[in-house]
Amino acid sequence: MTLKQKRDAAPAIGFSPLYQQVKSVLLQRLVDGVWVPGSLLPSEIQLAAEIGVSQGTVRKALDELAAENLLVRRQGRGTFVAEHDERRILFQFFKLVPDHGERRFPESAVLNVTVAPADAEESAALAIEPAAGVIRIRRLRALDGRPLILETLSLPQKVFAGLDRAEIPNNLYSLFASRYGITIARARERLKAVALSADDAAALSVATGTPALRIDRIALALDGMPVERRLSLCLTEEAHYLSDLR
Amino acid sequence: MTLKQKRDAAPAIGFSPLYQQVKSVLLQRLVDGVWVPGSLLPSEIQLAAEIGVSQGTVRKALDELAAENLLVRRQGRGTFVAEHDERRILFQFFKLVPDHGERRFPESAVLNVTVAPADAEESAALAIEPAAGVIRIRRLRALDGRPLILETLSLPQKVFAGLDRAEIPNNLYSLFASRYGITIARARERLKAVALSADDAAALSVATGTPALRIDRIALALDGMPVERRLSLCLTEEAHYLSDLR
DNA sequence: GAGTGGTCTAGACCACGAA
DNA sequence: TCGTGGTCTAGACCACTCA
Repeated sequence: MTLKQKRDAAPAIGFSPLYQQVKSVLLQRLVDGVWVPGSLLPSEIQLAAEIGVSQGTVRKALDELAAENLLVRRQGRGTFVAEHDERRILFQFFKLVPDHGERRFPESAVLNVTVAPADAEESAALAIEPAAGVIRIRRLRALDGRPLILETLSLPQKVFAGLDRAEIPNNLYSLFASRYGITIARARERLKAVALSADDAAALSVATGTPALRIDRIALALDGMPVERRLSLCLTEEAHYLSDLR
Repeated sequence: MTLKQKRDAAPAIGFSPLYQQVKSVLLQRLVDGVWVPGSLLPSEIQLAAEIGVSQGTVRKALDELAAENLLVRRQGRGTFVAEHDERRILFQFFKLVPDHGERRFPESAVLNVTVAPADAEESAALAIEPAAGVIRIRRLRALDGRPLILETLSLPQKVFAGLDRAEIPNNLYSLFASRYGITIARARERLKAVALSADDAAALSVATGTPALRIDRIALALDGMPVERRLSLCLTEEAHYLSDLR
């Protein structure tokens, strides 16, 4: 039975436009890993024939997924599953930019990796049971050799089982995708200005009480589940957080 | 001569899709005040006939303008020019939200209004000549009676001639639109964590050196010209800046 | 019921990239 | 030269609003 027939058969209950249903079907394939990052999707015409709708309807679904940065469309080549390459992360997920000079990635040094029961904040942020296991990664990130960000990541152990310290790369999201089949689709950040504690200040090589930007990020997978909590303390003497309102 | 004929006549030089040209035409009418905020646009069919393209092409242009929050489309009613009502500002341009409780507007108290030659920062931010006149508005904004934001606005005097202290409302952007015909289309914010100076701390009723979130906003009009610079110092003990990454 | 925007279709042609 | 996505058109029908 085609999608259109399904809709027409029961128009009263939970009606939604065809292209939205097509979008859900395609999204589910991304979630299920039928199409992995970097791979080429079938052409619009093939998808339309397979799903049983017109090319225009498939196009509208694909366009929306592309607008959400989940797909990349290239004229003459085809439609691809978006990858978490450096450039994408840099512009979509990394908002701290130097006051002067180019936007670029900081180097990372892992300080320690521990596994522990989730505290109250973590279980709330990650929507996991109280005291469920979390992997905590603490790392220091620097630009031009100057410590800039002290970062504490909390990952649900259930999702990222077997994550080893040795394999933690600078770009974590591409590891999530390649090793665990998890695509980070979007994130929510809450920012505050705080005074650094003695320990945090020492790690960043500044004086206790130095003002820092505290970023509390929760990153969501394709299916909307929170899969990462990231607490960052950023020095903003020579950098700033860039937010475009439109 | 219709748009399509124009394009076909000279396809080599500066080709752009028809719907983009239509979009430019419509945008120009917004800039020129042909259609003011809140007013009803002609129907898609009327616009298509007038401009000389198909309804689908007009639709694509209208959809993009709606996606940029410049128009509001309502099924069964028509397409309207977006207004800077409280709700829109609250969600599009006001990112500081209480940690607990509902997102809401702070009350404002104007501390002083002065006119002075622009300093280097202002002339750069507003793209005006060095020492051109700017209106500076300093105000204190509070939630539930607690001072939260100390704000300094810089407006080019040329654009906002005759702005009087008595007429400064809490919602400035609707005044910009109604009195000066200027629509704020988008803004760029740069955030830093700073320690409050003695003066600023006193204005906010906190101790000198208290960490605060410093937001440097440049707001752009429909035509892309910067028309407002806003420097905010925000206390983030019980509130945070919310940023959605997607 | 008339008019609006929203969806869906079918088909034509264009611009682009790669073989 | 071929296949891809991008644009444009024309027309049908649907859902919503309001008189």
